[in-house]
Amino acid sequence: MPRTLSLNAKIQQLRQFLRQERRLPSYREMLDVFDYRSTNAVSGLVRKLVEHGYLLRDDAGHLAPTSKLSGTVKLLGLVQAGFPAPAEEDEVDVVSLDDYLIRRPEASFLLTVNGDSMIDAGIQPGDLVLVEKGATPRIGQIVVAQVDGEWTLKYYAKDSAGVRLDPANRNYRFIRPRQSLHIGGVVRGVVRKYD
Amino acid sequence: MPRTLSLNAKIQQLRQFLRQERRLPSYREMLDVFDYRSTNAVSGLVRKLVEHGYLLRDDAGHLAPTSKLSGTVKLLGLVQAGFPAPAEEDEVDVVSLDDYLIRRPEASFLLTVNGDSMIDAGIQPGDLVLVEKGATPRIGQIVVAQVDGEWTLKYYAKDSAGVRLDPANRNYRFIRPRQSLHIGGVVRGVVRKYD
DNA sequence: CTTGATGGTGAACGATTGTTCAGTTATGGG
DNA sequence: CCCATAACTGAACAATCGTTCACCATCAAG
Repeated sequence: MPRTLSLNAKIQQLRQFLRQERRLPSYREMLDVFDYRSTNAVSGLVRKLVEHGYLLRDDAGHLAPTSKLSGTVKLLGLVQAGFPAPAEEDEVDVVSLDDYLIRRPEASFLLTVNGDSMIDAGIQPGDLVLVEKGATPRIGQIVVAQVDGEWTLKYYAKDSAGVRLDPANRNYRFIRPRQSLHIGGVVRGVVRKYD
Repeated sequence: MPRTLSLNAKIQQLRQFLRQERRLPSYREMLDVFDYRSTNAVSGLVRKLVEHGYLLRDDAGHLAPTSKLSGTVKLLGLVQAGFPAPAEEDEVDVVSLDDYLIRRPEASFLLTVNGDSMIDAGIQPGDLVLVEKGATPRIGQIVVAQVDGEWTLKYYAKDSAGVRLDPANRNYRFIRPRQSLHIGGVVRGVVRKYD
């Protein structure tokens, strides 16, 4: 059989360009990226990348990177399973944290947690909560709510007396809205960064 | 003075195209996006977008979106401060979770937490830990380590007897490596998603 | 109301784009 | 070793790219 090319090396090179330039290279720029000398070679490679789902071609023929290409983190299994062998590292899924966490970008906000009232829910001071503004909360979900003029982070609950906002900390008591209750949004995720 | 255009509306339209097509539109495609009829109008708008930091122009003149444009979440302040008024909503920072959390994409992995041994550190079963593989741990940091053949998530500590791996749960005891200790990576962040 | 600057139209330009074709090179299976 | 075939070279192509020009429209300040 004829000579075969290793896609993985090419994909790595393309990823690097994508990260640095934040765009896809043109075919002539790919000459440098892939160390080719003919744009026809690029054309063939691009066709393969489309076949393998790294690039997407729209109706007009324009190319765009898929999340498989532009993803920034390799998604593995359980901590117990550890890391894959270098040989298998090319086959793991690559995801984007944005795509993973955010469903409605236009309604999504990040807020910094300041109290410890949700500590038993694993939400610590300094954490960022990803909030979907305007969403309708279900019971048991965590909401950002304005109660009697003050914004807080609490579990959304209901009982015979109506809506109740529960903290996740035994040292705090639940809140019962007196005058007003305004649900700002529903917490869809939590992000913590260590420095 | 002459008539003024509202950049914010244009930026929204551009963001929508960017999310759907995963690439920047060409000038003629921008005619539709911005409802223009001359590519000269597009040219002027692009120049403004570059000036305001939404687009980046490299040495060769190629355009690329900045994180200010391609960011997916609006970064606000403390939970206490609540949400901005709709009028001020255009002025908040827009960030990408990938850019925020990930420094070295090529060495970054996501692992699913399965035990509750780090629960007091706010890391629950089902959470994803963002691990930077191969990084050297400092004392007090959380690491993914292989101790005597088994992979675990623990605090990295040292005492007079050498390296010690501490859980964040009173029901568990610290681990002292007997035969082998292999630090897989350092935990740089935690991501939790609610369904 | 006039004026000046900004936003926009319409059309033309050379440059760059991706495609295509004929031909060459390299390599793994028989 | 040889051969079939995928990978690649080099060059030409029309199509599309972003830039630029002259000119018109609009609107706020004086």
